[in-house]
Amino acid sequence: MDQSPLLQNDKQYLSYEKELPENTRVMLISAVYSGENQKVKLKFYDPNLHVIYFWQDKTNHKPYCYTKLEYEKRAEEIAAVEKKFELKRIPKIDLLSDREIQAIKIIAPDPLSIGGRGGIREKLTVWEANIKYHENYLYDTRLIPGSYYKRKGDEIIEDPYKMSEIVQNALKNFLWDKILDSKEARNDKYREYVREWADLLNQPIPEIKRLALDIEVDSEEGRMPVPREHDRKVTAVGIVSNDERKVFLLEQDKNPDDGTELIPEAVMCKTEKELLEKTFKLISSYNLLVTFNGDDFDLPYLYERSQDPAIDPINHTIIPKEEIPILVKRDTVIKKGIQTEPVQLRHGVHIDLFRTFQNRSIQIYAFSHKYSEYRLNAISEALLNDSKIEFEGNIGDLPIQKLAQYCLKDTELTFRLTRFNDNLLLKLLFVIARISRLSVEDLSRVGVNQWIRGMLFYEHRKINALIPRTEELRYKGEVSTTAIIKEKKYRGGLVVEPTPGIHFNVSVVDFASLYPSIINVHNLSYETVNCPHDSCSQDPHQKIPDTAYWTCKEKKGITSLLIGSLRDLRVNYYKQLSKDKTISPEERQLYTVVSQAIKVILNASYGVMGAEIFPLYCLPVADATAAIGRNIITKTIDKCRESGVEVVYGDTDSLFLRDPSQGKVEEISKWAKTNQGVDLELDKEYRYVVFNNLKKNYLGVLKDGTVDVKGLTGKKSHTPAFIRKTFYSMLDILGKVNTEKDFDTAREKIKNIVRESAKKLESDEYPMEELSFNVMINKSPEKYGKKSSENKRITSIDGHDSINNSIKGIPQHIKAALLFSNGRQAKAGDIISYVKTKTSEGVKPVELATHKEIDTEKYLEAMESTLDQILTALDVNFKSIIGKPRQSNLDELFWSN
DNA sequence: GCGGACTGCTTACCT
DNA sequence: ACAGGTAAGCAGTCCGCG
Repeated sequence: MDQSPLLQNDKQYLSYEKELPENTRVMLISAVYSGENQKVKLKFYDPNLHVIYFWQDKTNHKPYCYTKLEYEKRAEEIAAVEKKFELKRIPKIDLLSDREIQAIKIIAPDPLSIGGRGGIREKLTVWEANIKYHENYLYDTRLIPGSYYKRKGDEIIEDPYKMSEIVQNALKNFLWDKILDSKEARNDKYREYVREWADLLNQPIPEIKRLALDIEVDSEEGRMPVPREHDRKVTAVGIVSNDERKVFLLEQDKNPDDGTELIPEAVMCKTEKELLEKTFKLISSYNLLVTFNGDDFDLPYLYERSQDPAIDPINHTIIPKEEIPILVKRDTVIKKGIQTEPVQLRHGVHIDLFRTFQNRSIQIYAFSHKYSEYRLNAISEALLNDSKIEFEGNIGDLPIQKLAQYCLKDTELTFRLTRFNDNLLLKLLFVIARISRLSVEDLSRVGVNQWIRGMLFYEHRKINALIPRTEELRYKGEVSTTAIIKEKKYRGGLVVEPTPGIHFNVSVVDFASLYPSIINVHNLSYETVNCPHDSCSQDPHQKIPDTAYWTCKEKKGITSLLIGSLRDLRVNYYKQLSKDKTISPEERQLYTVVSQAIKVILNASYGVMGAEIFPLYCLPVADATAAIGRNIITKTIDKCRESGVEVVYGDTDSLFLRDPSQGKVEEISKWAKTNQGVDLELDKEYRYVVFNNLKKNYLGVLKDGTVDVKGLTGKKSHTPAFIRKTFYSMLDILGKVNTEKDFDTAREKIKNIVRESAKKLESDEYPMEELSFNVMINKSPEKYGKKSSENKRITSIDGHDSINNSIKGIPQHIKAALLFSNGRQAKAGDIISYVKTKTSEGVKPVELATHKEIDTEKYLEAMESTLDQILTALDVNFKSIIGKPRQSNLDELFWSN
């Protein structure tokens, strides 16, 4: 067979890959499938020498999937024609029926024979055919990304660091305590799982040297350069790493190398080819590359451009593929209508921060929602308190000094984002890799459902269980509850009606990771809810309250075991270790990160069960979890009442107790543990809490004077800054209130603040920006103004089906966005800043409006509704404070007549 | 033909 | 593309009314 030039080039490049030496401790960082050799290639990182080693699979592992006996005949027919398939009967555990079955393993020479076009997946009902081959390989070989290994001959064997004695003892103690107080822990399996997690998660995380990269491309007004077209010059490449800072600049006629003062980091390149070659060389010398949107722009652009003879104006040569550290995978994907080539680094790992920061779990749990937009500038401002360099006009028209500074700044911001909070992001990613069994490369690009998928799929393989097909999980039963919100599938958490008023000495108690605890204690898993055993379905003790479900008592479910062991480890082990002063600060920090990573996984573990995209989606599990949660909180409220403790509020897993007398919290907590099997902890103590009649809306002052606000409009990000600031100065006053009496002086101070603010508004003293409402648009602007269920068939009263596509109203922030001038287009994810005006649209983008146009009346209304949420608690209201009664239009009419 | 009650849509928040 | 529950503001429709 002829070898294509590409193949030869690739082989040639292979010789630059360093092969994994024997007996060296290395961390597995990723696995990729190499189509040329039809083998998996593993990448390992040497934490001492900071190099990446390669290892190509030497076992005889092959792609495969399964089918069941009922389809055996058909499978044999196919195999008779397509000789590449090999069939084998293999015993497998079928968790849904709790039986051992004979499965037929269909072995193929390459992954495409399974899942490609015309593959077996299209011809037969098969199991486990939607798993990427490199994932399959890792599951079967038990190799876990983020773990340490060494090579012995052709074998890769585990090579973990030894746990310190303190940490080991802490684990023993934890297990011992567990055995004393819970029956699960007496189970050998549970102890085995806890130990395995700890062995895995206590491994140190090396700091990997990394390089951030950002490129600038000459571009015209209003047209973004596209990698596929690669028709514009690469004019600058910024490089920032642990020990380098550079910006490669293209010398052009408009900016000749005439000795102009440039920043010291600048390196001039005569041609684009030279610029690209220098860039590629640097990329190759690092193991971890970080970009912002490099997946869809920087890397494919660099690659495409390197293959364009225009980069060498004299000889018209391109850069040979083997000198390029970027690998373009053959299959192109269509994303948002744009065709992009998926790119991969040949030898190292590439993290695209744009994608990683978009992950909701990362945004919320790793960065506590500090950023809300996914642009480099927005994230940098939120996390680093630094921003991009601003400029006017076209990037192509920037003088070279400015271009250099701009490009370097972007690169530096990208780099610094990975350093934020002591390299939190990277550390977290490596811990999540261990839990999810996914490489950092993979997991930084996918949602949390895939993380949990990885963890559970691995587990199935480990216990030789067949992974069910999604349809099989639908037969687990109908949902048992009705949601409060229509369009939702089942009922969720319970919210207790707040008792309006000001309550002093309120203790807040909450259940420590309630849903994971429920999954653990009540043995919830897709195979244990409505399990096949009569002994369970007939046992009233196994019935889940307020539902038609029962749960299994014969066997512990896999989700329950995994989530349960992780939860207990976090609550009873890692949280303690992270505070243990007898261990080193570095180690403590690792445990803090581990605890955070587990939290992310736990928080999502319940949600994914009710999410269609999750491959093990099982509504009864999610439904049952929430139902038990409501039952537990309701019973606990009853217990509080019996003990004479007043519950003034509660939401899902928390209760607000009004001035509980000595020992009551302990009493209730103990009751919850014995009767419900869950940990009820004292979360915080408020000096006082203010409730109106609204749920998820309150204000509390902690014993130390810290003010906690939840849900109030003044806190919301869309509220104009001047109102928000006024709101927060009112809170400052309230933070200083200690007793009932203090409210009198506080009230007067607050009235002054409000009066002052209203006066400033009416005399146009607030700058325009402070008046803007800031609202995010969540879909592309064209999609507004239509019924969401456009063209959905609606059966009208007379029984006729009609097509309903009537135009609906356009929201204010979209109206404002449509008024943008000079071709500025709003897109999904942008925050629109607009002010309310007296113009016909009623709104205007803030930068286009003047004070004259401001609709002050509307702003007074906004102030009123926002501030009254606090004022009413003080027995005052906005209208009375600003003196003159606000006149309605009718009043005005009346008076003028 | 007008105004209040109501519904639906959208966003931001809470657990 | 993890879940459901709650609030607020706006846009549009329904419905009653000599």
